[in-house]
Amino acid sequence: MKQALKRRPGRPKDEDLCSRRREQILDAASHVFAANSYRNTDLQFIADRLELSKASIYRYFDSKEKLFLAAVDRGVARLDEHISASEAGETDPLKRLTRVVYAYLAFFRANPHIVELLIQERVEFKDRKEPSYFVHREQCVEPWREAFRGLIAEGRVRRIPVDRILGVLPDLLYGTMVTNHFVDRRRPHEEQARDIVDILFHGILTSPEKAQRGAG
Amino acid sequence: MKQALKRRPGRPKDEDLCSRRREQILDAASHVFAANSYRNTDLQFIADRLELSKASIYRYFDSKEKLFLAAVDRGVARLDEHISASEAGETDPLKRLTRVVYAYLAFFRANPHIVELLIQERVEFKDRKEPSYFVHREQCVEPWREAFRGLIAEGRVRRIPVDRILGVLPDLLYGTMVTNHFVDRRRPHEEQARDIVDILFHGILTSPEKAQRGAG
Amino acid sequence: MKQALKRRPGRPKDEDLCSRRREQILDAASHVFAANSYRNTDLQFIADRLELSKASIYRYFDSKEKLFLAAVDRGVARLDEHISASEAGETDPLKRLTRVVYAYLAFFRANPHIVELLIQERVEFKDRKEPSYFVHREQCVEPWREAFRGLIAEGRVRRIPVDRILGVLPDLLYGTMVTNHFVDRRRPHEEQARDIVDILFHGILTSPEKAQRGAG
Amino acid sequence: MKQALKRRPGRPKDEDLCSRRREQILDAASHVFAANSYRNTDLQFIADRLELSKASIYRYFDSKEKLFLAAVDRGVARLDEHISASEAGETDPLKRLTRVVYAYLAFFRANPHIVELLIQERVEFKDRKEPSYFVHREQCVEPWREAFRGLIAEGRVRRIPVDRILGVLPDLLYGTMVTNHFVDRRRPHEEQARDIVDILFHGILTSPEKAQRGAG
DNA sequence: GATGAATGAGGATTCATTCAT
DNA sequence: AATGAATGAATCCTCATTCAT
Repeated sequence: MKQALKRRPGRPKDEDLCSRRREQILDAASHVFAANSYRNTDLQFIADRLELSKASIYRYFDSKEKLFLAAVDRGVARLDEHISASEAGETDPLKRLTRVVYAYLAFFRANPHIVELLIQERVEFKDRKEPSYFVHREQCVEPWREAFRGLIAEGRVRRIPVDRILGVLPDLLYGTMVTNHFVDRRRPHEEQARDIVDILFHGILTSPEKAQRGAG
Repeated sequence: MKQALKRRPGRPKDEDLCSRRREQILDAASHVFAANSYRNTDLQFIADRLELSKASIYRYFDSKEKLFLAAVDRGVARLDEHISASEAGETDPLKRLTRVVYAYLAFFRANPHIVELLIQERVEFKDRKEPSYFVHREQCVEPWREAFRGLIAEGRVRRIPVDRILGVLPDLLYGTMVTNHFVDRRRPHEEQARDIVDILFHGILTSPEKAQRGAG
Repeated sequence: MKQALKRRPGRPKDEDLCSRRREQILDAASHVFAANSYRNTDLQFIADRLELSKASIYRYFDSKEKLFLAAVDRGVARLDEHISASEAGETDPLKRLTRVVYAYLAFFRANPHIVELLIQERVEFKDRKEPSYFVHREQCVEPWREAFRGLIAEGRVRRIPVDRILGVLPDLLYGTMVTNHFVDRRRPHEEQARDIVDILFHGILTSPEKAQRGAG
Repeated sequence: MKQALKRRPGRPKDEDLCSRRREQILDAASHVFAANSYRNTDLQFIADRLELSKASIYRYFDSKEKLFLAAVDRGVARLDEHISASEAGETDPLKRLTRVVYAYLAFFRANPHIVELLIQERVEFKDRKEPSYFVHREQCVEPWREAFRGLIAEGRVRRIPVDRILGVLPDLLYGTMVTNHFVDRRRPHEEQARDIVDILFHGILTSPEKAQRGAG
């Protein structure tokens, strides 16, 4: 007589299995898409890797396109988690910034296939969809606007337009990340991060040169 | 000595026509590949654009792949010419650097399809070929090594490893160029270039902050 | 002797529920097959309409084919019942004939999906099965043979071969029914039936014309 | 210098081959579609029959659907030619009518695959297209309206609404034709045509019966 | 030199059917 | 008894490439 007895007839839907499968498929798909590119990937490759049938993949994703875009979105979400985690507990903005730079480079060194997905999304779905990475990036950058205003007010950062910094830094990170992926750099990303922060913070010129330029 | 004297009987092979055709095809191909991506481009699209038959394209290029890679190479060559031209006549290295930054951004603003080709090359031909852009970049960067050493010796640039600068700057440019292409930025590239040079030269911190960090 | 006494222990197989389910499934299937055609019908469509699972359908019907053919057979059976009911109580053969014509057209006007099923059966199962409709038709026509012989003997119907009448009339009805279904006729079927009976009974020629033809 | 010399470069388009191929393909397609039904026909079957590749079929027809519909349209066109030819030279409307009935039945006896195509068109493309046969039929029937009015005026045909005749006769022909195809009738179509014309012209009742009914 | 014709090798997607729960 | 999960077998259509004219 208990409610539990009234459960619908038949095999109950295994929500857990369902979402585990989705994750498994996304995992496999991420790597296979990254390795072969979207268009060169036969869903059969992914199925083989999972020891599953192609048709089964279609139970979980409506189409190859949807599967790919889901893989991209998951990649971006993971990046987001990783970055957020890196900032946790650090209140000084400049230190937080340093941490983010480290975390960003570390993430993509550890997940090179996600770099591929981000790029492929743009190549294949130019017109159909806003590129996930750049949508995410906009959101990420926003809070820093206020942070930099504070730093300028405190006299810690030069009195330059915040947009200048926020125009340059993300591009620098993105370029570094992509280049890391495209050419085989042996440089540890910790040192890379240090270099970036050094130049971002101090610039490359000496004080006398700056003085002269300021005068000139 | 003149070529004309050596002319063989019969209709001479019209080398000129031949290479003009190649150029036309490369032009069309560049735009079509850029618009649709390599894999989504039917050679027929290119043929249509040229009012030529698909088979004719095969007279000038052995395969779709060769055609694409030739288009990429031509893009890189044009970039090279453009950058070189921008440096001409300027002897001061820092001013030359500034000019290069401008020229680089200007070139890709004017030739967005070439950005696409560079990226697609990496996506499609990951394993088959060194990416042209990065090969070219290595060559481009090399002369700057000496230039920066000189600037440091002159006390105009801070005493930091030259590789740090040459690791950061090209990535910054590349990231900026790609981002420009991926998101629709309205910012004129002249201002962008100015921002980049400003931060590269001066960094973002104030002198007091730097002093304190140096001390800390 | 009563069944009840023979009841075996345990939950008795609910024959009734079982056949009710079959009916429900046949109902849904008839409409869905009719709307989409056999081959374009995914069993899932039928399952959805019944809020049932596809696998459940397989508990009641061995295969898609069996299900379809059962739907057709049921349609023909219904037609049969309808026609038989219409004849009940009428002893004059010509009046009975008139009633049958009315009933036939009325039935298919009311059950257009059954028209579809009859046609689809022929399209899909040409070689595997005698078309149910025509099997049924043969049986239906049989008793009329005797009836027409009687009418001729009585001098009410012209002295022409009975097969001539029984070759023409069913084709006329069938053609009318199918055409009704294929083109959107607004004509009420009662009027249609009257027209058919009029021409069947009287022909279209005038007496003088007939006389002349008979002479000629 | 002649115009002829200015012909475009390359292999000239062989219009003749092109339309011959189309005809060949339509021929094969008509029979294969008729035998297997649209949905059960793999274009490969048609290709095999032609010793041609599937891809080649796509050079001549955009899609399976277009190919099928072209086959149907050609079938209707052939019917039209056949009927028109049968009428030629006969001025007496009743004799012309008789000829048409013969020609109609003869055509479909000789071209049973076209019957299949007409039916399949309706089954598969219910909602996408007016059924070619019925469109054609409307056009065919039109001129007879005037002819029957004339016959009535001359006192050769009974004074009944022309629409009654034109509602009944085409349905009778259609039903006969389809039934011929569905059940295997051995009856020669010439006799069938005679039966139809006999009943159409004279009806089945005797004069006394008619008289009584008129009185009743 | 250039073109029309032809095709083989895929690759995305669908669906009837089976089976474990 | 009923359902969710899984899949093998199809089948449409595409396109780089070749070849005859």
